[in-house]
Formats: sequence, C-alpha cells, structure tokens
Amino acid sequence: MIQSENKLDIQQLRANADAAGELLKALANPDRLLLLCQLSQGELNVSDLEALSGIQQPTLSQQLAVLRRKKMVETRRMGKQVYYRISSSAALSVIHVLYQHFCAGDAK
Amino acid sequence: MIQSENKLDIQQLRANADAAGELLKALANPDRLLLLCQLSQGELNVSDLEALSGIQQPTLSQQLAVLRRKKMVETRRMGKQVYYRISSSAALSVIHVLYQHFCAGDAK
DNA sequence: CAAACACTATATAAATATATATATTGTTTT
DNA sequence: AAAACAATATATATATTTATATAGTGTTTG
Repeated sequence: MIQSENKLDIQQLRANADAAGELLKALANPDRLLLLCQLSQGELNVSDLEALSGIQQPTLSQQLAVLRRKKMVETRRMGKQVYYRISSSAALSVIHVLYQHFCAGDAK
Repeated sequence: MIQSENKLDIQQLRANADAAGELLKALANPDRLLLLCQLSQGELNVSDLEALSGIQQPTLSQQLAVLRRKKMVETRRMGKQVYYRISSSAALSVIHVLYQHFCAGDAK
C-alpha cells in the first residue's frame, strides 16, 4: 500500500524533524553559539568562558543552564571550578559547519 | 596591545555568532526543517510541499513566509503555482548535517 | 466576467525565550 | 568558623514564536 507507506514516511520524517528542531533550538542563540564555539576547541571552566565570550555572569549561568538541560554539554567539577565540554556530536557537527560559513574568512 | 586585539576578536566572534544565530533561528522549527528537507531534494510548489509534509495550509503559508523573509528560500511563479527552492547555501549545509545525524539510519 | 484554484496576509491568544536584577549554594582559604 | 570565591538559582518584565482561525490576492478556466 503506497498510501500507508507514504504516511509512515511522513511520520518518520516528522519525528526526525522534531528531534533536529530540538537540537537547533538549543543552538539558536548568539550567546550559546559563542560558548559552544569556544568549547569546540576543548574543555573550559566558567571563568574562562566569561573572559573569552564577554558574556556577563548572570546571562552566562542562565545560558549554560540551558545547554546543560538540553544535553549539549557535560560538566566536571575540579575544586571551585566547573569545567564544561560539548557532549552532543550533532551539536559539534553543526558548529563546525557554521564555523566554515561564518568565521572562515576572518583575519587571525 | 594584546588587550585590544582580544577585544576585537570577541567583537568579531560575536558578530559571527549573531549572523549564525539568525540562520539557526530560521531553521529551528520542525515544520520549517521538514520543508527545507524536502526542498533540499529540489524545487517544489506549495501543493507538493503540503502533500509531502502533511502541514496544514495556514501553517504552511505562515512558515513559508518566515523562510522567505529570512532569505532561506526563493520563489518563482509558473501559472497558478509558486515554486520554492533553497537559496541559502549555509542553510543547505546545516540541513545536510542534520540529515546525517537524524535521518541516516531510517529504513527506506 | 464569474467561479474555482493556489497561495498569501492578518489577527489574536497562548507558549517560549530573553534581558536583567537579586539571592543562594558549594568550595577553598585564612 | 568566617570571608572570599566560583558558580547556580530565582524572579519578573518584555519580546518573540507558535497555533489557529479568518480574510484577501492573483491566476486560470468555463
């Protein structure tokens, strides 16, 4: 039955689109992109991120909380510092593509 | 001056993050992703998109309007039909990456 | 030119996200 | 144990997005 196969395809596609949409919503904010861009170079603690991004502390914590909640990052505590790293390979892939398109031409 | 160089880097990064954020915001919705996914295979008119996506007409028009406004797609009229195609290469790149991560394992 | 068709626009209520200020929780140092 | 430090949590006003209903525009057909 072509009709029902087609239906299934749409449902499958929609499920995928929902999942991909969740990922993009987690990334679709300049602050969070900036943070993930820095983290794509390796693990950093919150003070590092604050200095490298120029994001003020309350906003920083709020946006890091979003990234934690949406499973984009994982953390590890060492003494007073909390270190962040990217935990989503899909997020990392998107960050790389964005880097190509939006940062590749920048002077170093 | 290391300090001012650093400042410049942050400003440049932020400008890039703003631009990339605009792109992701345009994509960060399941309906729009589904539409762009279909369009990544080639040009389609609105009736095609409605059938292929299962999105109801008013929502479809609203989301197509968003994609037009944000310059993700371009259109061309042929008689009564309006044909859509992806006009943003950055969007296309992101769609491809998402396909790899979220659709690659699907049964055909 | 009127009806049908394909599509776009407007309106509005509800849900989410953002900006910003303030308070709180752990950890180390003295 | 108190002070200082690094980070998280809460609160709230504003803005943006989404869902949904309804109206309108441009094109072809009879």
